[in-house]
Amino acid sequence: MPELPEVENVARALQRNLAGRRCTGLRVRFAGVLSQSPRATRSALLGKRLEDVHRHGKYLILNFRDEAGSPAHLMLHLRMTGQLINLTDYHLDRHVHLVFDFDGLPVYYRDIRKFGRFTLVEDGRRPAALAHIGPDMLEISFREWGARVAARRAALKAVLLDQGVAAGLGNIYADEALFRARVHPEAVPAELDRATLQRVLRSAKGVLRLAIRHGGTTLVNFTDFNGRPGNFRRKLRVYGRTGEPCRACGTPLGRTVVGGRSTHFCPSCQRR
DNA sequence: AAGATTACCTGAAGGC
DNA sequence: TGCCTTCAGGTAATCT
Repeated sequence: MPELPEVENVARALQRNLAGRRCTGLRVRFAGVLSQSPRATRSALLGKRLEDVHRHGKYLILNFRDEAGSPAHLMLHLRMTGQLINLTDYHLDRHVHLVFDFDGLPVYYRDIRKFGRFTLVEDGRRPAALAHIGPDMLEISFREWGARVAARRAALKAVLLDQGVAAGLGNIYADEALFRARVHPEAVPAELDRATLQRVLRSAKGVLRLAIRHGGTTLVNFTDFNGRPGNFRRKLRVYGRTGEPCRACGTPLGRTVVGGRSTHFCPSCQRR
């Protein structure tokens, strides 16, 4: 599932492979992934050059500009199963909803569950549509994060997943961050001391940076012609390892539900 | 007002 | 084999 590290890798691949190219075509096979009409989306993008790609949390914003200096900003969220694919010999299947053309280079949007969304916005950095989203998890300072979290009484994991507090952490990396910080997912932020909260934020940033370096956990790859998946899966210490021994202490890992999400943890390393 | 629940979708996996 | 249920999880909308 695309979380911050996967989205960051998509952003870098888009930047590397498409920046400087003009959007010269957009075929819409399923209009449900567009917030605006296909006609409006095409008219905003066609003929404009991709200048840069900005990421905020799990959102991407593609910034375009035409020769006359007129801009366009396309925001997208891959949600659960969205993929951007940049293979020249790609074989279309029924899950490919958009086909962009960048000066002859095809870019496919594939999304099995159709949760992803492309939205034209009016600003390339902080559009109004993201006003309720907090600072990016990799950029937020402890001063700010700590202040936002200090009074919360919901389970810590639920607060980590709350994109209004800080944006980018999803279910997989929330579990990994809590394990690395040795804090129980149901701990109450308001009851934790400063050092523990600092450890949680540091662990969250650490696991995100590590996953970015390993290409993420999803299979989105722009440069690679065989669509090689990210290889962070091997590095996961708790997610999806229920019943298997903790890599730190050997205790069988537990699974519970926090904030409606499946939650993996070590009952011995992560005490309440 | 924060916290909890549901809707949105499809495919995989498990039970019978 | 095939039908049915459950689960997966990001976000917005809707409830309490």
